[in-house]
Amino acid sequence: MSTALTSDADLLRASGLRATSGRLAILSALAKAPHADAESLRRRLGADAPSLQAVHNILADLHAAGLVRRFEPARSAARYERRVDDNHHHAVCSACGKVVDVDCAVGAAPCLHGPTPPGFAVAAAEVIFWGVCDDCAAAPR
Amino acid sequence: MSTALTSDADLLRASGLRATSGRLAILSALAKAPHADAESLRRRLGADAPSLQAVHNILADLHAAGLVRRFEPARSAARYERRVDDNHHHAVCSACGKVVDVDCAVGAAPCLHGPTPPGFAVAAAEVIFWGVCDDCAAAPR
DNA sequence: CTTTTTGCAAATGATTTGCATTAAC
DNA sequence: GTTAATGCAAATCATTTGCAAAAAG
Repeated sequence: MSTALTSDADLLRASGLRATSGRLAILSALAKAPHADAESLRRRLGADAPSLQAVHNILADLHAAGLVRRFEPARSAARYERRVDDNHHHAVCSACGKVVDVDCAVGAAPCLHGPTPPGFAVAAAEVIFWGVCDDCAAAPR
Repeated sequence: MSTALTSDADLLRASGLRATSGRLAILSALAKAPHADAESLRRRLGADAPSLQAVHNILADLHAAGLVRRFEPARSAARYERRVDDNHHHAVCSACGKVVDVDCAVGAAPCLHGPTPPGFAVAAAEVIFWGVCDDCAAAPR
C-alpha cells in the first residue's frame, strides 16, 4: 500500500510552494475544519500555530495556487475550504454563521445557465443560501 | 396628475422612519447609482451629504425597514440598491468591481429549488456571478 | 417639547504591509 | 548559500459605538 494519496507536501511543491510546517499545519487543520476562518484555524493549531498574519499569507498563497477555495459570507470573515474541484455551494446560518455544503443537484453549474449578463464574461457562479440552522432554531438566543 | 408614485418621504414615514434630509438624499442618490457603497454615495452628494457614519446609519435603517437591499461581494464594501421586491441577482467584475443586475430567467428563485441543505431552514438564496466586464477585458491594466 | 437622528471622535475587526530573521531547498 | 516564508509591529479599510447637539414631528 505505498500508493498513498498525494501528500500535502507534494501538493504544495507541485504548485511551486515550499512545504513549510505552517502551510502543512493549515492544510491539515482545514481538512478537519472546513469553512474555518483564519482566526479559528490559528486557534485550532494551538502552540505550534503560525502567527495570525502568517495564516493570512498562507491562506492567500494556497488560494492563489488553487489549493483552497475562499468565500466571504456577508458580515463574516473569509472562510476557506479544501474542496476546490467540484461545484458545490454553501448554506450559511444567519444566526451563528455555521456553514454547510450544498451540492448542486441541478447539474454541474445550474446557476451559470441563466441569462448571461450583458457585457460580462462570466467565469463562475457563487450561490449562498441564507437561513437558520436547526440548532439556532431550537435554542433561543 | 396628482397620482404621483409614493414619495420617498412617505415611504420613510410608512416604515416608521422620520423623513430626514439625509435619508431623502441617500434614497435619491441610490436611485441614480444602484449598487453604490456608502463612501461613493456620500461622495456623490457632495457638500450636503451626511457624515460617512450617518450614511452607514441611514443605510442600516433603510435596510432594516426593507427599503433597500444590501449585498457584500467578496473583497468589496457593502453595496446597496433600491430594487427589493423582485428576485434578481448580480454579476460582479472581479477587475473593477462593477456590478450589473441579472434577472433570473429560470423562474422565481431557481437556486432555491436545489436540494434543501439538511438541518437548515432556508430563507433566501443569493447568487453572484463573477467575471470580467467588457470594459476591463478591453482595457489592459 | 420629546424622541429620533446626526456629527464627531474614538474603537473595533479583518486583513495587509514593511522589514529583519529564519527555514526550505 | 539563495530565495522564499515567517514573526512582529504598524498601517489600512469598512464599519460600529458612545455621547452631546440638532432636527423632526
